[in-house]
Amino acid sequence: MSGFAQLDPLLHSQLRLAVMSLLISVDSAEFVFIKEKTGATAGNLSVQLDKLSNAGYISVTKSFKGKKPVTTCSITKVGIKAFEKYVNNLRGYIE
Amino acid sequence: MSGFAQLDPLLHSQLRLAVMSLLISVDSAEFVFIKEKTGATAGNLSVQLDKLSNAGYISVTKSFKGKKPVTTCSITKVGIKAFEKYVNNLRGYIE
DNA sequence: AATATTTGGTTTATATTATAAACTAATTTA
DNA sequence: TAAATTAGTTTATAATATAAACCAAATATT
Repeated sequence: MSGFAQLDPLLHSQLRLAVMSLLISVDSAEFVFIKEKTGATAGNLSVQLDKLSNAGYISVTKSFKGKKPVTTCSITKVGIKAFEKYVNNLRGYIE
Repeated sequence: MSGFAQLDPLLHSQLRLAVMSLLISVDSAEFVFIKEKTGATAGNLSVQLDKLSNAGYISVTKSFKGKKPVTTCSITKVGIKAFEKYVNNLRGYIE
């Protein structure tokens, strides 16, 4: 019953957790916005978004705003579930 | 004001966090006990205890119980501070 | 009494991660 | 038209987590 639950390694990462935290409270967010909010470098963010996307935790769509490429992200249902579970498991560690 | 606080990388690790979580609620704990509670392998635990110890977050004393070696750990004041700060910073991500 | 096993670890090697640096391609701006 | 900016991706490197291999002493087995 007691003991420490396994923390989803995909979410137990500062940057990916920040991304998910941000996305869970908005409908969608653009790459540049996420970059600014999290303070991440573009390279790192690009890599971490890929991982979240590959896991099905977020969906990423590429389009154009005028002539500029825009990468838009939103959290998926699976992502929300995973985030909530992670948070619950984490509570076992910190309260 | 807003934005995501930096999470102490020493604490943002599943095993080290579990160790700290455990130690913060007891006076002291022995290696074997921590190993059982966290489900860690001895090797991994040994490494992570070293890191926490080197950071001054825990103190580690080696002695003998009868003829068997015993490694006893307890959290330090610095460790308590760091843990509390980590938890507060983390709240910015999960609530 | 020798040998095998268990206990309580540490050290070392490896796989995974996080991160930054370098790069690409198109677009403004000077 | 050259320089700088934007919006990213790819690649290289440093840091981490983890397990496997090892060690010494104690205890149990035959």
